[in-house]
Amino acid sequence: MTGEHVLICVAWPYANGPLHLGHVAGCYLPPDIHARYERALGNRVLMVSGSDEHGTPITVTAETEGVPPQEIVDRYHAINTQALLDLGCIWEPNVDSRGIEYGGALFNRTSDSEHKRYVQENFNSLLAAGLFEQKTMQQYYEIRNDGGRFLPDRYVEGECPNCGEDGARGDQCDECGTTYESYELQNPRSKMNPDSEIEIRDTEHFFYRLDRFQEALEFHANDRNPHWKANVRAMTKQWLDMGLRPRAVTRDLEWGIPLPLEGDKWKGKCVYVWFEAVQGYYTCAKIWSERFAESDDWRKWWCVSDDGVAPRHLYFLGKDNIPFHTVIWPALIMGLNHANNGLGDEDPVSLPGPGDLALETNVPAMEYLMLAGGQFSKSRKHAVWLPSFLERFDPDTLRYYLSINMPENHDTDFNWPDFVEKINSELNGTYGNYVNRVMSLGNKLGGDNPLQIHDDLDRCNDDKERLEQIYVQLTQSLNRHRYKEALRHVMSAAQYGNQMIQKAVPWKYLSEPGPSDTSEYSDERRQSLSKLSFGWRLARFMAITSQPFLPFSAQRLWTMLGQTGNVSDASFESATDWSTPITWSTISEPLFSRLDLEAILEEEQTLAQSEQVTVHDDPGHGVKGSGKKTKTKEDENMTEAPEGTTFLNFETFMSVELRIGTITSVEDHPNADKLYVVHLDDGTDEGRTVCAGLKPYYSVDEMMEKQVVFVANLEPRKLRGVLSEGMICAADDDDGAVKLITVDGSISNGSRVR
RNA sequence: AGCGGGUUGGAGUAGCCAGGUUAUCUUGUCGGGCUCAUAACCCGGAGACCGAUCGUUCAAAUCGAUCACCCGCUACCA
Repeated sequence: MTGEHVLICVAWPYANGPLHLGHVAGCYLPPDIHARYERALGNRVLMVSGSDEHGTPITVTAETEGVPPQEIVDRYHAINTQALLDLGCIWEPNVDSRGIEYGGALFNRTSDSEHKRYVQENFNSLLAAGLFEQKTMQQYYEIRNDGGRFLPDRYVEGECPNCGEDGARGDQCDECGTTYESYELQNPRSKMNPDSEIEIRDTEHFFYRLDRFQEALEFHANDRNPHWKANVRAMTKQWLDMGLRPRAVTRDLEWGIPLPLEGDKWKGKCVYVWFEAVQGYYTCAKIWSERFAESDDWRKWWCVSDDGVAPRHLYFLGKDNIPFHTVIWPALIMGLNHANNGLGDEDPVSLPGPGDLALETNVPAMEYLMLAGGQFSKSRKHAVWLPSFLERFDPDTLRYYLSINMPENHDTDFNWPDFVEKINSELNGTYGNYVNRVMSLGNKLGGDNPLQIHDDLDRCNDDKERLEQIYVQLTQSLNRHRYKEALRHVMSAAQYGNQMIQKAVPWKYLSEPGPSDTSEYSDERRQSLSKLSFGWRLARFMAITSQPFLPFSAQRLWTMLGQTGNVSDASFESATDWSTPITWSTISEPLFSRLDLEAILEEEQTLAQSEQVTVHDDPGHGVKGSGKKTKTKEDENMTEAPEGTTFLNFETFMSVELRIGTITSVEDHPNADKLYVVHLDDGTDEGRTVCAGLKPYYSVDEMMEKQVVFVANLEPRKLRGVLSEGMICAADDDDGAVKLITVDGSISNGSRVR
């Protein structure tokens, strides 16, 4: 188990916003823990990732801010790189301290010119191997003075050919759910620039022949099934059962990697982001080799050896990314092998053999970390961003809490009271306090190395055995990617230490100086102090085994124990090396400090308020997903109108027709979770129907018969299939409370409000 | 409504794929102890009809079916 090549692949964060705690728990902390663990085992670890810097959402952000896309990605690449380093992730140094043959790490970026070059190379070889098919598609094109551009389906809206609803998207109507070809859309327009002229043009695109890999992938999935977690098994199975179809690898885009093809018809086309970013695992390893090692060294981490041994590949990512890594990426890898082996269109594809690029060993995907009570994006004030967290707290407190609360099997919550409680009672009470006990008891004995003379391992066989047992359990858990459980095992050592000290009552013997020759001590005293000495060994065990989880405090402890160098360079096995001579240092300080919940909550409140003002346009809200990127951000950016506080003139205000109505019936919306369908008596014979999103705040009974204020001249709009002819007014506050506006006394329905 | 995940002592969780002693651990709570240590630590107790129902089985938290509720995504909001 020593000297193995292990490639740790970390999902590429999208450089469109800062990382939040959800990202950290989902896909940035686990790989760091694992990489540190593999290193400590003596394995050769190469860790690769970087910023995903292409794609439409970034251009949208750039457009909104009026800056070039490069400026956006430069900004967030810098912020996120720094935040990950501050968290203690071993992205630096790039070369392993044990030597280049042990690997290292590179946090690269997809705008790297070498990355581009490799992607283009791969594109060409896959093309040559007949793994692409070419299709002509119809796509909307926005005609502009500066040249114009193709519009993705999401950026086109018009009237639905089926229900006539305005606001339907290019390929699907949200109201009636129909999908159609984009040319069927009526009165299409660009969502970004509604006034510009748009037309349908033919556009040529390449598709990757995923379908050709169906069989190989099924075989691969069966092979990996026993190792995969349930969520990975389920998601992969679902994809394979649906049947794989060719998938587009090119798009009409400006910001990305251009197609490496000659000819006008390929101008303005880029490689699809998914196709390109996912190759980062491979290009990053190559680039690392070129910059820091021999140019062929990457093969040790990527290629199956001549005798058929594959390097271990571990991919860390959020659950939304699973199929990309168990289906699509393996298909690309096999495609590259196919091409590199000079095979073509006619030849069957196959699983990797000697010399080929290897497929993944495991994909320990995490579920999501949620923010307490944070359901809606407007509760953005609840979001916890990594950079701002690290400004205020010891990174190890975060690492501890996220590890012990890791969303391994299902979504988990981040909340401040729980965070404070875990840090205070577990990290401080059990671990910190244990260390502090040993250190201060030792110091009270006095001398340069007070515990060394009491070292008597023959009296501590049970204790040795217990720690050895914990060590076995710990490594088993880590090997199975059960980080939560693993950290519990580490903590159980501290707990055992507290019990051992408690039982040995060494404080009884502090005040008796006794003879200088320990052999003349009473047996009780020798027994007691030998346990205290073993307490030092247990603390050293803690330093080594907690290092992957809590690197900063492990190092502090290591130094306090009088050990030299870096604890991260100590081998994991040496945690139970009882022959190590006991050392001591003059430094002794608490490992962690207690947190004050009240103060934190107050600070959060202040921070949240200021944040709401300054980053109102930030799209990366919420602490939800760990890898969910394009979709939500795209939407937020698209829909968020620029905010400004200009004064409303009187006429404009009067154009809003507010009227009084009585609620006559309330029903659940047949097709929406949060909507009621409300009938109002608005003074007319037939009344009117309004959809209201009040389900979370009001029961049917509470709403019935209330006289409320509603907007009468709002453009009628279908909400999930039901026509809503107005809007019921309600007030909401920062705490998320929502209350209907009612009338003081009674007045006839239909009365104007002004 | 579509897709995915969940429901286990007050809270958070393990166990479920490969059914089988007293259902795990952390925290909280109650009682006791200790005083070296950060209102800390140690010992002991109480506390769970494992979401509901039906089925398979000698045996179900675990397998199958149905239902309910919760969460996320899609979507939606005042």
